[in-house]
Amino acid sequence: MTIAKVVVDVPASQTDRIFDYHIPERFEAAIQEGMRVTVPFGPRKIMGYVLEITDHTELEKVRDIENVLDVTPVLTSELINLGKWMSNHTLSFYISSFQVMLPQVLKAKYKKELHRLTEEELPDEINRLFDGRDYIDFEEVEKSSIKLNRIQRFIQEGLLEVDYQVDSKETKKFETVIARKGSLTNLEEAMIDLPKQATKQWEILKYFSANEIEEVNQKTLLSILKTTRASLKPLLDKGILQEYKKETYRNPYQRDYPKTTALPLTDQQQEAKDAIQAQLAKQEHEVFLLHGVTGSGKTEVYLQAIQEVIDRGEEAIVLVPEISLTPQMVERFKGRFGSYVAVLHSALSAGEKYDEWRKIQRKEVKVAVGARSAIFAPFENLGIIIIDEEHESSYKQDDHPRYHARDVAIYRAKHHHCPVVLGSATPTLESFARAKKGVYQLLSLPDRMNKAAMPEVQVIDMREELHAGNRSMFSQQLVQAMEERLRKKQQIVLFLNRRGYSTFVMCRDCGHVMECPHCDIALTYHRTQNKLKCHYCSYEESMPSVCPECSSDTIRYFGTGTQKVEEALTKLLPEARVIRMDVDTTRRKGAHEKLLTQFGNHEADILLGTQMIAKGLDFANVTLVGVLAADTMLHLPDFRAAEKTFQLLTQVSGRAGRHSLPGEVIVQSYTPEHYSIQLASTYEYEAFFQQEMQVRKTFHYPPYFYLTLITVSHPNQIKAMEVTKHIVQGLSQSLSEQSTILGPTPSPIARIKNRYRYQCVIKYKNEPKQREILKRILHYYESDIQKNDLLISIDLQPSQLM
DNA sequence: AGCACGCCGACT
DNA sequence: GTCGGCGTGCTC
Repeated sequence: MTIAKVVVDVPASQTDRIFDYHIPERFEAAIQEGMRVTVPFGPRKIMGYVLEITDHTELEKVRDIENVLDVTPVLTSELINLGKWMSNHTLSFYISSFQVMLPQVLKAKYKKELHRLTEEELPDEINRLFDGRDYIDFEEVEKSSIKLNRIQRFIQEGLLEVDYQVDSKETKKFETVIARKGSLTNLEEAMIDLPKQATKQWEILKYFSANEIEEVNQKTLLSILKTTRASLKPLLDKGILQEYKKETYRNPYQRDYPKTTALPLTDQQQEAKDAIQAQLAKQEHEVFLLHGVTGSGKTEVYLQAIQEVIDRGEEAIVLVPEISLTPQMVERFKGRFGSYVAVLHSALSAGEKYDEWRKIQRKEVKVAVGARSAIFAPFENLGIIIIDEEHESSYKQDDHPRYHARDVAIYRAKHHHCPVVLGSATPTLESFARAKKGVYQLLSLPDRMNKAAMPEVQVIDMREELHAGNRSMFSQQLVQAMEERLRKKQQIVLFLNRRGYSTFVMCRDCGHVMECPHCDIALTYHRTQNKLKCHYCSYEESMPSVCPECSSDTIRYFGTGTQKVEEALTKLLPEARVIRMDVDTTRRKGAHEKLLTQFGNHEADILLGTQMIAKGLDFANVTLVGVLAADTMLHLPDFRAAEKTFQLLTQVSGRAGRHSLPGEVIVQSYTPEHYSIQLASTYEYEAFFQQEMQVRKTFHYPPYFYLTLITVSHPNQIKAMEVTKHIVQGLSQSLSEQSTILGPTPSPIARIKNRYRYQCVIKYKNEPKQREILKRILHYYESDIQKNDLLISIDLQPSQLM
């Protein structure tokens, strides 16, 4: 008896375990661990993953596997173990962990159908519903006026039948390929035999013989020879050529990338590379923290380390933050490694992502470059994992499973006995502290590659500007500097940090702020549609002309959006050509790339944008970077606020003066004395690290303490608070003395989608039993969660407390 | 999660 | 009587 241990596609606590199924004889040869199957589950039919194949089961009777969906396993045994570990680690369901590792198209789609087994004995009413078809979608039945229990009776009588369909959305793309049938000599003989007037046929065959090729894409062939299928048809009929469908990949990066070769390294780069190389030779796991200032050439170190890995016949994963997966970045990898690279990026269509993933699965590539989820690339012979911009918060997934790509990277690297390289100009305090302790090996690149100085940073006190009567969003210094650049035909990057600061609408008369009726948050004004939208739920309403509270017509929008800055900029510097980059102007596919190319070609003088222009951009002609409001996120209720501010300012400053022209940075702030702004302006990472560590130590934050964030939400405010209070009580009894529990407190956003939110935070140094305790709490509230609309979310090591 | 089963009040 | 509401428990 062969048995498959299956995790089923039902994300619920009661089904979060392994189910045993019998493998029918017809699947015995084909089925393997890590494949997707369909199984009967109660009255339904659903998808599941085979984790293990054994020959025994504890159960009296098990049901049969219904079908096997894959020819090759989609999960390697390493990924199966990783999935189990991740579920334990993040307190998520097994199924969620496996789903997150695979491309979206492999997720099952379910359809419930009603089949008609006879026509005669059914009433007209039901036959009308079928309208001549053998089966219909069950949704049609539900929408119709026919009562469900009436249908039920016919099912019991055997006249109707419910059928559950499991579909995988995967689609493979095919191309038509024309191939020659015989040898080249045969082909040349055939050419002689052609009638004189068949010139196009002759050209086609000539194409094959002259280029000595086996096969060619039909479309390519026809377009090169400027002909149609009409002249191809006779050759196929005569059996000289043949055609077939060949599976192809959608190629999102279809163009030629200029080949690049290894660049000479600076001494510092060489040292870093040597250290990594030594580790590669030893085949041992180690984590490197590559701390290099912006423009110090971290990427070249990555590229050469990867080359080494490829030469050894192994594979590499490179993680980059979503936002910096720019064409420039892709170009560097494709330029060096050509078709050995798969790129996994959220801007790709589902089909394109699937194709890139399959290149990895089929061992057609050696390098995977991508955002967070690329860490699950199904390589089996990993030689190195690189995480660029290690400090980026996008490496932490903010819904289930709440994994951190860095943790997954280290888990995988241990399995493969290979190094992990964490690269950043501004490492997280956690990583830098570990490097100082010797847990990670620290590699430093303190100088820029061309020995260029870091651009001079000027911090402008906007309070003084205000006192001097300047009420605009641009300081005198910034305006002067911009005018100077325009005269010199140099370019400017203006950065607007919108985090925690959006365009809200307020009445100037009574101070009433327009808020979402379902969430405790101000509505955001969207100019293009003249609408107010909630960023947390889908609520929207049109912009009122008078205040709903006091009927005054002085209702206005406040806050600074990129649109508003753009307007002010055109008024101030009418001759300047401005490119605005934000979610609105980059929504369309390829828009991002197009705008950057335009700016690169100097079709604009000023690039104005949000977060997305802070990273990776490298334009020789940019000599001025302006930060309009440096402190907008300094005041967010988050323990990482200072760290984030420091990181962002350093990152943005790095955009200026990367080449021969010297750069200048102007930072506008209302709290210029804050250490994160001061130390960022002088590029003193170490000093910032020391100072911020003091703060973290005093307030018991990471890296001195670990955090766990528990958020409870419920439509009833009292209930949400009571439960949180009860959890806090339970925790304080079971956790050790050294740990502290904050709360219960209302969440920073106290209500979302009409659900009240309360939270508590555990600060701990060592709680080996914590996960067990948390599981017990979840178990205790299971019935409340199931039937009383209670939600408890647990985030171990949250990236922010919001 | 979905689905069946079963218990209970409301109505032809 | 029986229709339809929802609470309960199970899925290899």
